[in-house]
Amino acid sequence: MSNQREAIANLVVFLPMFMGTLLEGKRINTKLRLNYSEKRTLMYIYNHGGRTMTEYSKRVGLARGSFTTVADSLEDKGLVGRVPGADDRRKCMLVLTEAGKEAAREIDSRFKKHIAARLNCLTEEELEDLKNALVTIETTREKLRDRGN
Amino acid sequence: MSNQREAIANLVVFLPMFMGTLLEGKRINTKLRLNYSEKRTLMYIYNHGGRTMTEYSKRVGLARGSFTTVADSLEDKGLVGRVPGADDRRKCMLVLTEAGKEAAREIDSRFKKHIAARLNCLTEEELEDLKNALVTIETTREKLRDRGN
DNA sequence: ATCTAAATGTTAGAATTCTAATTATGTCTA
DNA sequence: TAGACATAATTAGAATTCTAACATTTAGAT
Repeated sequence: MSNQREAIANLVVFLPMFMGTLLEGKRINTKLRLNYSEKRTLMYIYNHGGRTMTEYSKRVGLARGSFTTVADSLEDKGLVGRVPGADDRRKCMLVLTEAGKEAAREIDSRFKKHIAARLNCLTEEELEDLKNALVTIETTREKLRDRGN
Repeated sequence: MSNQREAIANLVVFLPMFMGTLLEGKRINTKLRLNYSEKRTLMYIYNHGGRTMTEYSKRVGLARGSFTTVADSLEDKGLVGRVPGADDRRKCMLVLTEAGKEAAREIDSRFKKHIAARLNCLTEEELEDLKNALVTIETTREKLRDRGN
């Protein structure tokens, strides 16, 4: 029914606010001065290593041009390295250095602690509901991506 | 259980990607050259009129300083007006002009059409699940906000 | 083999957003 | 009332991100 879709459109608008509410409060600052995109990039490479610039830019949600800046900065800080593609010389993989892996682990740990603290005021049942909702959204994202359009 | 919270922290990361997947594709461009923040602001004022700059800046997800720029731009384009607060002269309300209301209606309509089209590949059951998930998230956001921290 | 079109990463300049300081107003306490 | 402090909006300059154009490389068609 079209009603369903309109309701979804109205609800989607709140997702950025939800993110804001969840992240608000203390910043996750390491000694390195990493901005939000740099942290997201480190985390994503940590979990899905050895992909291309374009791939990572999509995942982090940046335009390719912007992502070049982020990769440059991370490389300058000694956290990632560029590896030229073997099969396709246009491509360029990003890999974490040892320092990069350590930074990623620390960011991950702090992020989880922060989220856990923010969720303190929810009951077990509410946590369960929230988790299921997030799973549904992630599943939907995959469907939208795979079924193309 | 702490497991639940860690799972949530891992899932939350996908929300921006979901937004990206949903919004990707054609831009919603009116004759006016409005950026994303300007559109969000118009929509929010349209649905919740007569609030203050700070209130809107939070809703739109911008720093107060950044929001001043957005309000200036919308005012220059004749879409909103600033109304000095009656009780508190520090405050400043934003209201839509007639042109602003018309622009908001058009943006709303195009946004809904765009979302509906993107959701075309989902079944009715999947739509229902997605809607329920979004409702749960919005409910959770309100709880987090109200129960403070 | 050659031509055309597409994909990858980069660059440059503009647009957007952030942080911190500033001004003006309001609130609270002594 | 005076003083100290908090809040609302703005400003200025830096940081981040975007868009469009570019060079290089690859893929596909003829």
